[in-house]
Amino acid sequence: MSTNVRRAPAKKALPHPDLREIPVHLVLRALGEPLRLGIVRSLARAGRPMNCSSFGLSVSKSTSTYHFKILRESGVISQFEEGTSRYSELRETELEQRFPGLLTAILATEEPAAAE
Amino acid sequence: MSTNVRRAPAKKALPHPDLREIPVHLVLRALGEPLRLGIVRSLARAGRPMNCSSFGLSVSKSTSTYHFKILRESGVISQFEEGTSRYSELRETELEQRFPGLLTAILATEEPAAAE
DNA sequence: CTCGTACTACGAGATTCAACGTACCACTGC
DNA sequence: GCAGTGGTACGTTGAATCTCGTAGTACGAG
Repeated sequence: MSTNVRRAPAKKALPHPDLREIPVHLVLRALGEPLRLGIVRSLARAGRPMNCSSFGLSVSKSTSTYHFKILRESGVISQFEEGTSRYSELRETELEQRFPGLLTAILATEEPAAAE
Repeated sequence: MSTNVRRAPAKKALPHPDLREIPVHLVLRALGEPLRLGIVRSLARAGRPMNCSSFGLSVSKSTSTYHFKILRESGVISQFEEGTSRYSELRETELEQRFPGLLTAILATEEPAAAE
C-alpha cells in the first residue's frame, strides 16, 4: 500500500440534540448530579475530547454509560467514536451561545475536593 | 388600647442554611425542576418578597410547601412569616456573591411560555 | 479465527422525588 | 368562644433516578 496513513481513524459521530430545543432546566438537572458535574469539570479542564475510560470514575461501566448518555441527551457534551473507544467533548461554544455565562459561572465554582 | 399601630407585623425569620456550605450541585438540582425554576423567575421579576399563595401554582398546598422547602434548604430563597402568611424572597445578593453570574445566567434564559 | 478491549443495551433492584390528602397549628375577625 | 385563612408535618403512592450485572457488538492485535 502506498502510505501508512491510509485509514483515517474513522470518527463516527453520534446523534445529538439541537441545543435550541433544550430547556435550561434540563441542563441544570443534568449538572445537578455530583458525578456528572465532575465529568464536566474534567472535560473543561482538559479542554479537549477525553476517552470515557480516562476519567477514573468509581462506578461500574454501565453506570458511566448511563451518565454520559444523560449529559449527551441534555446537550452538554458530544461524543464520537474513534477506533475502539468513545470520546466525549464539552459543547462549550454552543452552550455559551445558548445560555451565555451559565457554564462559566458553574465551572468557576470551587470544587468540593475532587472525588479521587 | 393606646394606638392601633402598637404591634409591628412580627417578621419572624426561619432558619436558613449558610450559603458557603451549599455545594453548587444542590442549587443546580433545586433549579432543575420546572416548577421551582418558575417560582424563582417570578421572585426575580417581582424583585421583592412574595406571598406563597400569590404564585398561582397549579399544585396542592402541600406540594407547594414541599417545593418552597427545597428552595429554602438549598439556599436559593429565604422565608419569613408576617402575620398569617409566609413570604419568600430570592437570596439574590448572597447567591451572586457565592456563585457569581450563575443566577443571572439562568434568569436570562427565555422562558418556555410560563405555565398559567 | 480467537482473544482482549471498550463500550452499549437491556432488565432488575434500591432509593429518591413529586404529588396528594388528612390532620394539625397559629392567627384574624366575627 | 367559633369559624375561616394560610400554612406545616406526616404518611402514602406512583414515577423517576441511580446503580449494577449480564449479554452482546465492534474493533484491533495476534
